[in-house]
Amino acid sequence: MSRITGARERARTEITAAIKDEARRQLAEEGAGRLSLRAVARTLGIASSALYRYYPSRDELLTALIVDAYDALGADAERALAAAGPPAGPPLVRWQAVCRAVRAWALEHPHEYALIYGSPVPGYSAPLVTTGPAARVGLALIAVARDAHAHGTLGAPGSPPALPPGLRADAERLAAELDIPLPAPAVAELVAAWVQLFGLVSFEVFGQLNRVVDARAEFFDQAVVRLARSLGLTGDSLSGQPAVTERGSSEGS
Amino acid sequence: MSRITGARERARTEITAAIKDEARRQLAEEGAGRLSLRAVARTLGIASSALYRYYPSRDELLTALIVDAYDALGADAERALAAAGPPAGPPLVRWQAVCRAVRAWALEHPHEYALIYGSPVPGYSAPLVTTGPAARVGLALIAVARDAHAHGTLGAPGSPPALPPGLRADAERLAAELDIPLPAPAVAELVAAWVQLFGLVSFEVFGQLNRVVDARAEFFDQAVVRLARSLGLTGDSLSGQPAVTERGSSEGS
DNA sequence: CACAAAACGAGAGCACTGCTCTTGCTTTTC
DNA sequence: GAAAAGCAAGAGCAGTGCTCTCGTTTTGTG
Repeated sequence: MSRITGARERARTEITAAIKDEARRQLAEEGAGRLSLRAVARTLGIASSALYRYYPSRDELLTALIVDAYDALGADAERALAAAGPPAGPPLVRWQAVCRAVRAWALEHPHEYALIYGSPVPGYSAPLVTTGPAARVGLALIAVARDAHAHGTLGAPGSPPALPPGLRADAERLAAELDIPLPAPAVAELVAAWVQLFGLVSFEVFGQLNRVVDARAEFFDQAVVRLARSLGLTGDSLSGQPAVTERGSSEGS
Repeated sequence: MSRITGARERARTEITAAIKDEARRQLAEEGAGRLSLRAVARTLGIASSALYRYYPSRDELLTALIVDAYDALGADAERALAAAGPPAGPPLVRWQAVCRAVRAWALEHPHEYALIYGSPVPGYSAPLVTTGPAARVGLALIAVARDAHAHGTLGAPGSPPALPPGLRADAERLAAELDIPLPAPAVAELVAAWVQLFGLVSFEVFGQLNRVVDARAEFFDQAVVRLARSLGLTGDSLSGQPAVTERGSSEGS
C-alpha cells in the first residue's frame, strides 16, 4: 500500500487531493448545492473533463467530502474526549467535552455539517463507505458511558419507563454489534441522547433557533447536562467557559 | 380583498395556484434541489418565461412552498391537538397527539419537511413571511403546557438545574412575546422539548436512524413521553397504536 | 531499446438549468 | 376608440454535469 510510487501515480494522488481540497473550500464557502465541478476545475487550471479522470461524478466527489467531514468531526470529538481526563475521571466532564466538540465543529463548519447531518441530497444515498467514519462520534459517546460503567460512576438511568420490546431488541442488537458492556436500558438511553445531541446542534446550525433562543451556548450546555443526568452520568458540571462563545444570530439580511 | 374579480385577475390566481401545485408535486417527488421551473412550465404547457410573471424567481416559488409546508404541518398539529380531548384532559395525551402528528406529517412529506427543517438552501434566507406559519407547531406545544398549567395538571419540571441568566432572559422574553402564562423554567423546558421533538423527527426522516434503530415508532414514543415528563405533564401514556406504524428502513440501494 | 497499452489533458458538444429581453397580442382602462 | 397595462412565446445568455473524441505522454513489457 505504501510502496514507492512512480511519478505518474504520485501526481495522481496529488491531483486527487488538490481537487478534493478545492472542492472542500468551495463547499465551505457556498454550500453543497453550489459546489460546481467546472468551478473547481477552473481554479485548478485544468479542463473540466480532466476532472472526471479523478472523480467519476459529482456524487463521488461529494461522497469523499462526506467521509472527510465525518472523519474530521469524529477526530475532534475523540480529541476532546482524550483531553477531558482519564476514563476514571468524572464522566459528566467527559460527556460535556464530546458534546461541546461536536457543537463547536458544527458551528465552525456549517456547510460540511449540513452535508452529513442535513437533508439528504435527492438522488444520493450514502454508500457504506461512510458508515465507519459516521460512527466515530457515537463511539465516543459510548466510550464515556462504558468507562463510567466500568469505574462505577454510572448511576441508575434517570427514568427507565419499561423498555418496549422492539426498542429492547434494538438495544440488545446494538450492544452485541458494538460490544457495549451495558444493560439494554442504558444503551437505549444512550441512543436517545445521541439523537438529541445532534438535534440540538442541527437546530442551531440550521438557524432554527433564530429569534427564539439567543443564549445558545447556555441552552446547549443545559441540555447536554440534562442528557448526561438522564444517562446516569455523575460529576459536577463545568459551567464556565463553554467551548463556543455566544455570538449574534448569524442570519444575513 | 374579496371583491368580484375580472376574468384576467381570476385567471391569474388560478394559474398562480396551478404553478404552485405542480411545483409541490415535483418537490414531493424529487426534492427541492431538483425542482425545475422549466419542468413545471413544461408539464403546465406554458413557456418557461411565462412562469416568471407569476413567481419572479425560483426562490420566491420555494418561499411559497415553504409557507405552505409550515401551514400544512401546523394545521395537522392543531387538528391533532383539537382531536386529543379538551384542554382540561390529561395533558400527556394531548402532548403525544401533537408530537405524533408532527412525525406522521414529516414521514408522509419528507421532502417538504426537509425544505423547512433541513439544511437551509445556500443563498436563501427565510423571509419574515415564514415566521408566522413556522410558529404554529410551537404554539400548539405551548397550548398543551398552558392548558395543563391552567387546569392544575402541570407538575413540577423534572430537573430545574438553576436556569442560567441568559437562558432565563430568553425564557422571559419568549413568555412576554407569546403571552405564555408559565414560569421561566417551564418555558425553557418547553423550548428544549420543542427542539428535541424536531431533532427526533429530523433524524428519522433524514435516514440517520438507519441501521441503528428499527423500532422507530417505539423509539419516538418513548422519547416523547420522556419529554412530557420532564415538562411535568401528567397522565397515562397511550402506548398502543402509534400514529405511524413501523416500516422497514427506507433507504435505496 | 522499441513498441503496444494504458493513462491523460483538452476541446467540442449535448441536454439541461435559471433568468432576461424583445416581439407581438389581448385585455383593461380612460 | 385609443392608450396603457398585462400577458405568452421565442430567442438568447451564462452556467451546469457529463460524454466523446483526439492527440500526447507515460508506463510496463517483449
